[in-house]
Amino acid sequence: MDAGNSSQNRVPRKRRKMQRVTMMDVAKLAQVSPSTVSLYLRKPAAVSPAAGQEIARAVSTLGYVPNLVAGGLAAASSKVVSIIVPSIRNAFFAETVSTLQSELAAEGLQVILGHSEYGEDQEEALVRTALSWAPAAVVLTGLSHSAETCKLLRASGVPVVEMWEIGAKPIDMAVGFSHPQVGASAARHLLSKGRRSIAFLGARMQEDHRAAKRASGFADEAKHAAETATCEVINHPGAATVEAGSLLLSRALQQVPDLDGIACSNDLIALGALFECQRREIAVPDRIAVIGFGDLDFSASCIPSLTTIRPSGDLIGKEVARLILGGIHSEHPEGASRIIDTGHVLIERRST
Amino acid sequence: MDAGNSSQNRVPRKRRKMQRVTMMDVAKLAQVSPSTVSLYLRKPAAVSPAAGQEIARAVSTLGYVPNLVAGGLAAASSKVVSIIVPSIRNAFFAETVSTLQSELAAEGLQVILGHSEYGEDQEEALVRTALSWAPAAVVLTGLSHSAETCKLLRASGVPVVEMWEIGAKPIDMAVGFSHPQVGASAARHLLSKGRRSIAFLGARMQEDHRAAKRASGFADEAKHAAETATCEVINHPGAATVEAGSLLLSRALQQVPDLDGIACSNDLIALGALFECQRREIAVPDRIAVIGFGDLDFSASCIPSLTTIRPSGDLIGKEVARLILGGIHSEHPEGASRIIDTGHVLIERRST
DNA sequence: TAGGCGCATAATAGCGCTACGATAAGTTTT
DNA sequence: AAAACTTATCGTAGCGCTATTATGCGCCTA
Repeated sequence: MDAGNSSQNRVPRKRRKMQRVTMMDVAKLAQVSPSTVSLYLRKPAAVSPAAGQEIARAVSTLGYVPNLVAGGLAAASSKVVSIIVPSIRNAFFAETVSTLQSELAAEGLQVILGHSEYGEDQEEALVRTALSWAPAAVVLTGLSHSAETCKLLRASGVPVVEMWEIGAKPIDMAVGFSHPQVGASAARHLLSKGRRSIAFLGARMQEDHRAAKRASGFADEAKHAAETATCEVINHPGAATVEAGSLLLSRALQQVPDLDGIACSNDLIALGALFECQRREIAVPDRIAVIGFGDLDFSASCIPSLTTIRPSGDLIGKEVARLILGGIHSEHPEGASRIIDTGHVLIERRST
Repeated sequence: MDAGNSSQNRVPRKRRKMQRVTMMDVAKLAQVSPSTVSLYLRKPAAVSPAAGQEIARAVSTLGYVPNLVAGGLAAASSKVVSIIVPSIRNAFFAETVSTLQSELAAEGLQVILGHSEYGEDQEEALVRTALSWAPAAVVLTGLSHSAETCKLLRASGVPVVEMWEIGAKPIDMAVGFSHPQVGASAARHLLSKGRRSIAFLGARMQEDHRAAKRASGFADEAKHAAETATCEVINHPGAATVEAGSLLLSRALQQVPDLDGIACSNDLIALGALFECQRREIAVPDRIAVIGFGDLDFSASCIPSLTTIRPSGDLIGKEVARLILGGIHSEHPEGASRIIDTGHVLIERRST
């Protein structure tokens, strides 16, 4: 029946209709072509004021929201920056991510977040999905990654920033500071206060390479600077918490008989140690001096106020943003340095 | 010259060539059509084992990374969940975001993060860009949003979850607890300890509506439960920090002569108050009882250990994830409740 | 007044993938 | 054995936008 129809006259495919307002709708209402709308949205100065006004009106009348997914596909690079940190619960990274997010949002970039939980395999999986978004940049924490992760990133051609650590060769760019130097600063400070039986209290150092580097910098400096000094490094396998700090102090008192100074890999640990000293009625700093790392919220207000090393998480965030935005705006950021040392600052308070 | 050529023989457009491996490359190598590859990647069971194996081999040989941007465009919904919190520096939200991110990542969803800094206009801007990604869901904090924000979200048809608060009508779904009830619990607890001159110490309550609700719940309960009690609410305009806690306690001591109990809108404030008491040699809980909110890292270990109300940030994260995933997997989640009360738990420790 | 140059705007071809229908086999029913 | 199903695979039209080239128009120069 009705031969010649079945093959010629195919039903036009029906596709799930997005009810969304598209750029075409805006163009129609503003009486211009879609290209002009697109151009206006990206570079308003390039279209005539009259047309621009018309388009702006249409956009607001229709409540047009541009589809960044389509834009990203067409432009072959999406306005997304993927950030991978070990844990967002960690105040250090929360600070950096917060700053970075604000800086990038101001330039119209979105932040996609992932946590590796200090696992290289998890990080690799995150990098893989991150690259699926054709991101404008990828931000990683630290310089230690699986070989595959490095290969993937290099092959992708996407700008990569490694943050919170410098010292080894980065994949592409790096912003941070030297962790061994932080450890060394802490050791020097304790030694300068006349302490000779010192210990480094760290948590999760089997996975947290940066904390481990602070510990070894501390131990090396103690060994070299003062031959008479004894130095122990004590690790808590769990997360860096206040409770871990209390536990670690107890362990340190057992292991180091005349303990008179401790450096902690994190201010939370230092706070725990401070509490434990209070419980045991050990005078700080008279009998034991305590130095932390992080300069967290409570560090200036606790009793005694905590001497600590501030790593400037927000400065790191700002510099990472600058590097990313610089790389996007100009094609040749070769002139600028691609490794930025944000340094560290020792803040002396009452606990030493 | 050479008429008929200039118009006919146009040079084919050259487009910035993505060097990336595409699905087509995989299909070619595996000797199947792109559709089959796509099908295999989404539902491996729907493809014959033989073809599947061939495709898997091709994927790994070529190091194929699927382009989620293209996928999102074609499928009209991207595998992205947009989360908007007031601040990721806040440990409460960090906890929720962390849990949520893990749960969603397990289902192949990415998290896009934004912070509103407690500003409704900023939140609106974030929602607008969030919707540009055609996200699988949008997660907001609290129930207070600008009218435009609600309109945008309703119009978009995207599932919306509001978290960390219930009590009013949500846009779509909500997971959280009642803040006035938290305040009331705190008041009841202090009253049960025989305290009659009590105060609520909060920070940034002009913007943080949830903290303000805890305060008013506290004041209402105090008024109703004990006529003899006096109750003050004291606000610090800045952020909720340990230092603010010390300041607030000082103010409370001035304003309330016989102060014998305080509730704090945040454990950081409570810790600051505890430190201030220690500095002034005020016995806690003997002279002043202290109850906090949040059950943060240090709350169990500080001196005295802090009585507090735990809001279960990770439970909220889990439930939000469940709601989102449920909504994606089944079309009709009508049966299930769309408002989940995660409740709160009062943890009594030494400070009361 | 013809030729050339700029500028604003338009037309068009994909970006890489998914969804939809079509098709080609193989299997059961009548 | 033909019809009616299954099941696995394929072909292709977009998804909404951007990049690139093409076009039209006004203006200056000679």
